[in-house]
Amino acid sequence: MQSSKTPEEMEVEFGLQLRDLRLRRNIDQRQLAEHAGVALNAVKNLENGRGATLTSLVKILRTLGRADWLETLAPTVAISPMQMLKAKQPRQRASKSRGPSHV
Amino acid sequence: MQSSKTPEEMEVEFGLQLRDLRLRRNIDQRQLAEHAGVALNAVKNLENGRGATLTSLVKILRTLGRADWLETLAPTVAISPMQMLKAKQPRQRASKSRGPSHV
DNA sequence: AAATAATGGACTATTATAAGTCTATTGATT
DNA sequence: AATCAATAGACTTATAATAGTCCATTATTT
Repeated sequence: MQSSKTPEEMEVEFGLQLRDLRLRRNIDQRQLAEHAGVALNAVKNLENGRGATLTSLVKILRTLGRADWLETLAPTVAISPMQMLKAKQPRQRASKSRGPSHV
Repeated sequence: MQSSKTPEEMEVEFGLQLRDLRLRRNIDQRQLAEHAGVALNAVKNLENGRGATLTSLVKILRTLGRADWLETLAPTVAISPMQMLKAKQPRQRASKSRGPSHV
């Protein structure tokens, strides 16, 4: 059973959350865009759920001081993210008859 | 003081978290892409931090059962998200000399 | 109430990502 | 060790988002 919200709805709600964050800091879209290094339109689109790139989102989150949120997606990480970047782990892949696979 | 990670680094780390989620469920990129309704390339790009759209990310998160994560960005919301969608609030904006604005 | 400023939305051109296909690696299976 | 399957990466074309500008609307300020 997955959420009944459509991706479109979810983007709209997400945009509203982003707007909320911005308004709490009381900065306007133009300031946010400038500090983040994106176009004003990118902020508008994002807040109104009209599409965005992950790059724009990341830049904006940084500016809003919520970059940490991005690290909360996958609860427990085996090795530290810093190491993941450097250590060049052996490639991992999905395996056949092991663990959950009820897609 | 903001994170010293570049947006590029952050996207790479984020991609690794997504991969981790997928591998925990033990599904491969192709299955994930099909169920999410995106191209295999979209999954590859996302996991490798090579760019993505918010739409692709949302679809993939839904499939991975982590759509709820998207709702955790802005901790306390004044009114319920469902209402935010329907109720058509009066437009809010940043104001001049009120609240934090230390951009 | 009038002036000001923030936001929404449309438009165009440019750039980035999606989608589809192919090949080379490399991890997993037997 | 050999086979099989998942992933990385390159390439091409289609589609979507960005950037820049303009104007209408609506909240805020004075």
